[in-house]
Amino acid sequence: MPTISDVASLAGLSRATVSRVINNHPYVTKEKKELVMDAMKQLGYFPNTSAQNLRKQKTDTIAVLVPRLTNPFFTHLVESLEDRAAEYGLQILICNTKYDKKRELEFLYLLKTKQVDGIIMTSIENNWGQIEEITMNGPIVLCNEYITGANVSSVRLNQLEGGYIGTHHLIQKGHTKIGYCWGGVLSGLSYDRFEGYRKALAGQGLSINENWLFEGVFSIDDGRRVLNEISEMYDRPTALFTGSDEVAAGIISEAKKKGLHVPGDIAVIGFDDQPIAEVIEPALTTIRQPISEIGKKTMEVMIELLSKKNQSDEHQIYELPLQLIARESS
Amino acid sequence: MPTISDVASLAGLSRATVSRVINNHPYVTKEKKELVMDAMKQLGYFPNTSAQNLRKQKTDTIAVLVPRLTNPFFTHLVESLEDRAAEYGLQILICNTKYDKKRELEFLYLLKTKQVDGIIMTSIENNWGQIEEITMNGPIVLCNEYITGANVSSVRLNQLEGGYIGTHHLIQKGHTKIGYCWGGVLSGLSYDRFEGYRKALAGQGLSINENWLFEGVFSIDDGRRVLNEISEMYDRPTALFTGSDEVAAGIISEAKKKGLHVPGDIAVIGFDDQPIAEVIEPALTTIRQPISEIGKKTMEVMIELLSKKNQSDEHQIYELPLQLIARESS
DNA sequence: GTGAAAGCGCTAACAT
DNA sequence: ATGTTAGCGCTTTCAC
Repeated sequence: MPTISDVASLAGLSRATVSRVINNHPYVTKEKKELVMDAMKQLGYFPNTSAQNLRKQKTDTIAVLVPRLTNPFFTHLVESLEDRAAEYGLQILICNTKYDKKRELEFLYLLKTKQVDGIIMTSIENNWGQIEEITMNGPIVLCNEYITGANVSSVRLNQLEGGYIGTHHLIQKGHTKIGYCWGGVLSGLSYDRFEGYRKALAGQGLSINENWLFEGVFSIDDGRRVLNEISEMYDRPTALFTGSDEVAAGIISEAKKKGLHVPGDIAVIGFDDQPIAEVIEPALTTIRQPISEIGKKTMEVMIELLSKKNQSDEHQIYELPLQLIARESS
Repeated sequence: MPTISDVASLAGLSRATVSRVINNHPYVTKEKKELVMDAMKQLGYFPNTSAQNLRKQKTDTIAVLVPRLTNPFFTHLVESLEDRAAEYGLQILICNTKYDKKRELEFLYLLKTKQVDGIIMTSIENNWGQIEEITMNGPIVLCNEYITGANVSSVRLNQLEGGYIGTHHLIQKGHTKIGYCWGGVLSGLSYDRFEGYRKALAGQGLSINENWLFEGVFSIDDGRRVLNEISEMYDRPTALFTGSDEVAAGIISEAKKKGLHVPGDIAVIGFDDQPIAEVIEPALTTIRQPISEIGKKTMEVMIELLSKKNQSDEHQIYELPLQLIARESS
């Protein structure tokens, strides 16, 4: 592989001049520039990125942590982040944490090993205490997920409102026995969404039945599991608020398999408004998250942070709107 | 940020010794090793990856090119590749080409700029002529997708058989008017699968109706589009072979919307056996691809290639089995 | 406008 | 078993 020196000698110029051409610096005459370009083409030269990164002390790469790559919500979010990053000449490194504390921590260390200039977290597994120390090494921005005590900027949705409008919708449909499913730990996003659920119930003088609370529910299969648990209950909920469209789809599919009618026997409400929501039957009532906008805003916040040298402690919270999409499952 | 020199002076040793500890080299006494470890911990030291990569002339990173990250087939494949890579201490760089020639080429250049040690392609947009030159810079392995003329190893499925068994199944169900949908260009994978379709038809003395061939069909929405086109035809197919479960799901969903019965009015067969196949109603007849195995095998081939210094020209083709999963949509 | 020279942080001969 | 030294490929002062 040719190096910058090879290009320099073929062009009859110094390495400095070649470097100026590579980086589009001014003050290089047209003739020399062409000389360099010709030499580069002739040799099939490409600059060594590791050398550039080492010298420049930056990589123009942002790590994006996602909890589960097979969840379409996150791949759509990643695509949005990626589009925006490309506009600013940044690369994205997709990091699949699999909801694992240790994997997350290892990815966060990418900032310490200088493999990335910043990190966007769309999920949080560790306590903020663990993570905070890493903010010394570069900007971290929270995207969608958040956590109490985090002293970094975040772009998020009003999850309390999301939990509220979903639950309130079910109540308006006449339900009083409403179950609730969520994924990981009840903190940040999940906590607020649950608070919205609780608030909506309380507003109508309803209280929470602990038997109808299901945690660790992430996937289609988890949804099936939940429905099976319910169908064995003596006192069953008549409606379910779920944390994702996939879970809702699993519940609906299993309900039909068992001969239950949706929404007659059990109403279901999803979250995200993924493509699957319109394909399943009955079509899914769900809460639409503005994925594209949240990705775009997050990357803009990151760019802004990258541009200022002094890592000031001030951080902002940007909140985007949610929307209930009423279909047939409720 | 502390460097290796800082660690060395704090430990009262040379940089070389610190480096030996970092890389788990033998011939370092326990006492010195502990001295170094303590110093590293005390300083919060992490080695600079760019410097290591530059010096070692490798990155222990493999680029994985996928055409569409939002297609669950590819995220599942990526997860499988990732699992295997982790076992060998390799990182994965996920590259979303979006079916774009230029983006693909830019990702292939990662090999020239030394950002990755090898590339796994799960889709191919450019002609092999464009790509071949890049194989000089490191190993390229084809995964699932393939293309005629490629002189690199590949792990794939017998797509001709896939096309054949799917079509034959429809014929056995009594269909003679069978349409066909596919995504990108008809080369490699798509070509063979189409050949299987053609062969199955020919075996029964049936010929292809050009009006029932749909190209550029990738997503749920594309599937809806296909069904709408069909419903306006005078002479309609009674069955459709599709290139993915998503497309099939779109067709089924739209058919039901239009009051058509599946499989009565139109039978549909998918490809992949994604989770959506069991959630949609009627459940989807589809061709299961052994995603996990194909990912695993591909990474093993890559590891093997990475370990041998001389890039020999010999290349192998590994073929894995496909399986028809008959459900209710056919 | 261009070149000389220093150095980013690390590893691997080689020497001891 | 440890240290010295050279250099991976590049960018950026500082000269001129």
